[in-house]
Amino acid sequence: MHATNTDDARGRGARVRAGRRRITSRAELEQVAFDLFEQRGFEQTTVEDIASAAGIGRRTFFRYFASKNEVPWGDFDGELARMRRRLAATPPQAPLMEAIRQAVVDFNKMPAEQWPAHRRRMTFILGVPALQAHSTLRFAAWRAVIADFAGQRTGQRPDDLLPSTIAHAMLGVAVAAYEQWLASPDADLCELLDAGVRALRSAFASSGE
Amino acid sequence: MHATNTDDARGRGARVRAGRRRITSRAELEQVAFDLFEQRGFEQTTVEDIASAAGIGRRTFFRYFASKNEVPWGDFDGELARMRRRLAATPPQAPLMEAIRQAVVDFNKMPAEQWPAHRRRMTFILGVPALQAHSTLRFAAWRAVIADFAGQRTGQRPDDLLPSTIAHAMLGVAVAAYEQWLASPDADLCELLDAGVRALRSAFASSGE
DNA sequence: CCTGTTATGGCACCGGGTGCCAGTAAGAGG
DNA sequence: CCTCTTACTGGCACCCGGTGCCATAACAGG
Repeated sequence: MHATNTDDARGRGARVRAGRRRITSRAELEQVAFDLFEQRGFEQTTVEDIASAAGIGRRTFFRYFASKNEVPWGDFDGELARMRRRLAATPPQAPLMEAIRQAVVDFNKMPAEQWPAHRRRMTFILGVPALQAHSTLRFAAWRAVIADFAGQRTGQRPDDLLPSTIAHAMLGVAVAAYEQWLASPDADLCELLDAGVRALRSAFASSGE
Repeated sequence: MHATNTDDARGRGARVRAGRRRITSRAELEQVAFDLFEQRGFEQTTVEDIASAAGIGRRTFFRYFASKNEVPWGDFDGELARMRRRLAATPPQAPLMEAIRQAVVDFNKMPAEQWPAHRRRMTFILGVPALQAHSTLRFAAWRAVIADFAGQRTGQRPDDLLPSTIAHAMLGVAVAAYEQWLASPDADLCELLDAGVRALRSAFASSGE
């Protein structure tokens, strides 16, 4: 199971460059790490454990992941780029919060065979304290995507009160829906996301203008 | 500047107990630490630096704070208890989101002379990446206070979708308001909190339904 | 002064993370 | 085929946060 010079382990569609090939890949290390995390728990698994289980040196692990906390995040940046494109493609006449709701729900749609893997990933991210803490740093980029969109729509800067508040609040709604999803084995993620947004909206609606 | 056996450094109104007196206090260590954080930055300040600046051993530092990340949190648990009481005292006829908004705004009211200290504290918590990450773990308790209240009001369990979503979203709104406050030297925190909630409500209101 | 109690802080140790650097596996070009 | 360049590997030493252990110091009460 080695990465070759032609696949994306060498960089996005880049030409075959000179130099030694990478000995493994993020995906492969993720698999090894996840297995160990499930057996012994995240805290009980050392980077040394992961490295030697993957047949690499501890030092090399840190060339694939900036930290142990980064392991479960896959290609999150790529996903965010996808969400950004999805938002950019919304019809301009749609109300702001409607547009965001649909984009967030849409963004979390995926083929059914990916559900278990995604569930495992998110169980770690939202369940393990250290990872939960770290997620805040990653989610800042998620919020930035929403805030940028809300800023454009309202003609404000992304870090103004309204865009920033919408972004923070929507992240909260999304995380709440995810927690609900992880807690119930056969729930539908997208329905929960949708229900969450609608629930919050109606909670506000019945709070007297 | 020694704690005596009679003040709360020995425990909440407990009798004067036997045993050696504590050599310092959380508040005192916080001051020392804050000064160093501001001079060199949080990451550049080691626990050893704080300890020796305070004239105690490194080991002793960890008897006052479970971790370096805990330093800026003061008596957060006590504050949460206050917020819980504040919520419990809300008239039952007030709409749910209204009650929460008022409680959150109210909860953040404080005498003007405390503003600079509070600002400094929050600048660390929301500005330093490591502390920002750690805050998620602390804020879980904040969310629990809101979720418990929302659960009681709606007759649901606190970890059901609606209460949990409201709690997550309100935390988001509060953090956004805090960030705004920290960014502008002479803004009013409570007004920003209030404005944030109202902004989100009207964003939802103009999204059809 | 003795006893039980509580706080201190040194020591050794663990684990995440980093700078450094010598080695090693590749492609490119003579 | 040999060499040059490129880039990945991984060992080593080190830093720092955090913990278990334990001897010792300071206190209250008898």
